[in-house]
Amino acid sequence: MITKGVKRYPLSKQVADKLEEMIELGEYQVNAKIPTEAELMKMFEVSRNTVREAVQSLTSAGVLEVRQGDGTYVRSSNRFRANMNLKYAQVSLEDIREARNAIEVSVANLAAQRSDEKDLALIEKKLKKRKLLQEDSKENTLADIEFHMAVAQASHNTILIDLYESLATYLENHISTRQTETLLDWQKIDQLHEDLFIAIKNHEPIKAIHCTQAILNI
Amino acid sequence: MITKGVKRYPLSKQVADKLEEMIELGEYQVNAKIPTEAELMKMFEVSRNTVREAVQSLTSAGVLEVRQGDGTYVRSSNRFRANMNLKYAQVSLEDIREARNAIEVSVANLAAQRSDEKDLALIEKKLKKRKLLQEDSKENTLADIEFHMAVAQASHNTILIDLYESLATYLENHISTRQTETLLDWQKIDQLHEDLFIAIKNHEPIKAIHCTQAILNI
DNA sequence: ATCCATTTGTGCGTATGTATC
DNA sequence: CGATACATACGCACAAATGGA
Repeated sequence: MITKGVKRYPLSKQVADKLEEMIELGEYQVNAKIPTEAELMKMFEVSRNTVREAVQSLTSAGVLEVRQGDGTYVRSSNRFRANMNLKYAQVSLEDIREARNAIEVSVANLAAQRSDEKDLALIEKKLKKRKLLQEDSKENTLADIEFHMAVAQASHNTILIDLYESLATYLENHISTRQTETLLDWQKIDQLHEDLFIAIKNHEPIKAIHCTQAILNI
Repeated sequence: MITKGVKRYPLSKQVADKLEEMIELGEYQVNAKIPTEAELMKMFEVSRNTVREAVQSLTSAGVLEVRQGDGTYVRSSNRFRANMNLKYAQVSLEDIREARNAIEVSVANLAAQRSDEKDLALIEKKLKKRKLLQEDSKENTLADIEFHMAVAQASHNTILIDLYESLATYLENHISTRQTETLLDWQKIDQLHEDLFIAIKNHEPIKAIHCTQAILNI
C-alpha cells in the first residue's frame, strides 16, 4: 500500500523547472529582469498564484530575487553557485586541483568499497554520455561533472556528496578552462575514466585512487 | 482587518507565530494532531490560504508535519531543535569522520608547506584557547573548530577553506556528540593538536598528515 | 473489498494594499 | 502624481490521499 506509480507533477513545479532551465541555458542572464508575473501567466498559461509559487521556490533556492514594485531578477544561473559566495578571481587552477584531489580520492576509495548495481549503472551511463560528447567542450564539461557526481553518489556519504556539489561550481570553470588552455590527450583521459569505472566495479579501492590521481594530474 | 503599523505583519505570519507559541506552551503536544485547516480558519477567522501559508512556514521550519488525507501533526516543539534533527538525521558519525579525513589531511599537508608567521600565530592562539577551555564542552567544541579552521586558512587554498566552512556545520555536532558518548584521553588529544601545530610550524607535511589522522582516529 | 466522509493538495479568479519608478 | 509590479488575502472548485464504516 506504499507507492503509487504515478508521480505528481504540480503546475507550479513545472513552471519553476522550466524557468530554471531557461535561466541555466542563458535565456535570462544573471542580473537580468525576467518577465512580470502577468507576462509569465500568459507565457505558461497558468494563474498568477501558480506563477508566484514557482517564483517563490526559485527565490528560496537563491536563483531569483524579487523586488516589490520593481520586478524579479536573476541572481544566479546555478542554484549551487547561489549558495556560495565565491571569489573566482582568487581561485587558481592549482587550488581547484588540490580540492578535487582531497574530495575525489576519498570518494573514489569509498565508491570502490560500497558501490552497488544501481550506482554502477548510473556511473556507466554517465561514462558513455561523456564519451559521446567528447568534442563539444560545453556539454562535455557538464557530462564530466555528472560522471564524477555519480561516483560521489556511490560513496554513500551524504556529506562528501554535499561537498562535491559545492565543488562542482568551481569544477565547471576548471575543466572548461583546462580544455581551452592545454592540448589534451583525449584517448588517455577517456581510458582513465574507463579504468576508474572498472576499478570501482571490481571493488579495488587502491586502483580507484590511482586512477583518480592520474585523471587529476593530466 | 488588522491595524497597519509601521511594520507589515501579514496575517499568515500572525497565525504562524500564534500557532508556534501555542505549541511551545504545550497547548499542542509533540506528535499530537492540530486542528484541521477548516477549524483553524474559524479559530483565527482567516481564509484557508492564509492558514495554509502559516502551516507551510512551520512545516518548512520543521515544527509541523502534514499528511494529505489525514491531518497535520506537531513534529517538534522547538524550531531550533527541529532544524538540527532534520539536518543531521541521515548523517552518521562515520560519514563525518570520512569527510573530515578527506579535507583535513589535504589541508594539513598544504598548511605544513605554506604557512607563514601570520598563520602560525593564529593557529597558536587558537591552540592556547583550546587548552584553556578543555573542560567546557560547548566552548571547547567551538574552539576546536576555530583551531582547525585556522589550519585550513594556513593552506592558502580558498576552495578548501570554503569546503571546510561547509563542513564546520556538521563538525559542531560531531565533536560534541563524541564528547558525550565516549571517554576521551584529553591529554593525548591535546598533545596531538600541539604536535600538529609544531609539524606545520616546522614545515613537515608528512608529520602533519599523521597527526591529523591520529586526531581523527581517536 | 468497497465505498465514503474527511483532510490536505493544487489551481483559478478577484480584490485590495504597498513599494518603486 | 500616476503607472507599474509585487504582496497579501479571500473564496471557490476539484483532485488525491487517508482512514474508517
